[in-house]
Amino acid sequence: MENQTQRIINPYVSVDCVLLGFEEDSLKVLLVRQKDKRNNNMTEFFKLPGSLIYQDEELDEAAQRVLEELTGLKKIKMTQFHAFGSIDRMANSDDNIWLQRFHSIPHHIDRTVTIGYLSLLRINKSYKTLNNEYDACWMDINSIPKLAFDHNSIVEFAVKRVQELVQVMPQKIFELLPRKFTEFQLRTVFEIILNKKIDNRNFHKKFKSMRYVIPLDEKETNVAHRAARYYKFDKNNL
Amino acid sequence: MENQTQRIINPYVSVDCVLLGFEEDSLKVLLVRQKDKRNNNMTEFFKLPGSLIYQDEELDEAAQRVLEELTGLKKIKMTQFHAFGSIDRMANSDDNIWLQRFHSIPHHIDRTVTIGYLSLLRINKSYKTLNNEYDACWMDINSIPKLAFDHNSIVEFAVKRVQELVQVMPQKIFELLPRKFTEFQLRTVFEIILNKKIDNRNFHKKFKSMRYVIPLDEKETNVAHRAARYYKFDKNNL
DNA sequence: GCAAAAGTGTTAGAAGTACACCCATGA
DNA sequence: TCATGGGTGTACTTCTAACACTTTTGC
Repeated sequence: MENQTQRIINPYVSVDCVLLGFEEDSLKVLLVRQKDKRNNNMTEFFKLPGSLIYQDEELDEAAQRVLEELTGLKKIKMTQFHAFGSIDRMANSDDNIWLQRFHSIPHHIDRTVTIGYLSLLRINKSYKTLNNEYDACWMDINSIPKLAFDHNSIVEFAVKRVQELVQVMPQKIFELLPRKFTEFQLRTVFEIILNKKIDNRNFHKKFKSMRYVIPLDEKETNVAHRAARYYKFDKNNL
Repeated sequence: MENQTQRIINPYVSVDCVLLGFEEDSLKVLLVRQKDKRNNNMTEFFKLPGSLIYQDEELDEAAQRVLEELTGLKKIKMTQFHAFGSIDRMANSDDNIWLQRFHSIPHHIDRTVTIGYLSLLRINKSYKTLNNEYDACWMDINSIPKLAFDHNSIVEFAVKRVQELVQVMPQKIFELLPRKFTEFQLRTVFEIILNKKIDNRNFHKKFKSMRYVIPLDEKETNVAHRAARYYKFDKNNL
């Protein structure tokens, strides 16, 4: 990153990454904590991992760079899902002042258009340690605090997009599950995302017909009911 | 528009409008002709209706304004579909020089991120007169010339998006048809957009089951075959 | 009369929906 | 023994796909 000091920031365009994960029967979103010292008061707040782009940088690369800088996560497949450019999205002066300081920009920033990026991913142990090294954490989608800028509505928009996505490309859902998973887990993810109950017998029928779901020999252990079989997702069998 | 001279242009963000219509068995896109005089040579080229945004303007409003300025079309429902921000999308120096002149910007423009807007609409008589008053015209999607900037790939992207859209929301397709249309026309539009033959008897069955398609008493006249009934689309019956 | 599209049914298979009980396990 | 989810089948309905002939009209 030595040569980044020479790169020119584009103060009118940013990227913001919405990473969604699944854990303990609910959807989580990855947020980063930011601290700001002003008038001897330390304030802190949460926001999506995101940042202004450099003028010589592709949008997709910017999303990758920013995510890595703020969370350490590398090579996460994200896709653009919407541009947010409301003229009052920077209206909160605390947000604006923080942004100027963060990027060492000596003037007020009028209005930045941000390109939202989306990814579904499994929350595994390495991701769980994020909050130690990077001050990033997974938060339940139903209990996120007031975020900086318009990030609350960006998250809402992303969740709606995921609902549409899962109807059209149900395979996408496997990105949220651990490498080995039970039929119950898969059904639960569908139920949470589509926000409706799914009949377990009918789901079982569809589940068995998915050729990209491979049964393993392994079963659950230490569960207070009959142990469920584990399955894996085989993307080569789509 | 008197006070627009005071408005501040944001040279980093633009909007481009992809308006798609249907006529003579093919998809058309609305393009505007631009002329540029340089070294006593008049050159002309085509591009999508689009322009840089003002700093105090919502993206959606910018799309509406730009479309009206360049084509006279008002209140067209457009929705954002993708942001295009490749660093070399302004690489063609002719395009860049034209842009600077068009907006009276005294310096080279590095890289503009453009937000693509999409609309499907019927090409009726009023739209056909566009090319007289505004130097805008409908061009067959399969024979568009090299356009300015990356507009050729923006159009391609938009067409792909329409294909997806029609699968999920087939009602959208009625925006392309005239107010009264035949079953044959509707089938043809589906065939063109989905790029496949559709069995007419199976289509007929589905067609009859669409409660939002209302048969009219009127039929075709002067056709060299049995006259087809006209239908109208009733969006209240969705 | 010929070309061109209108208009129309049946059958078979696939997919979706509704619905209820016993089994295995840990606490 | 109780709570929890695992695991399973049938009947009905709906959707999809394949397939061909007669009618109307203008030329």
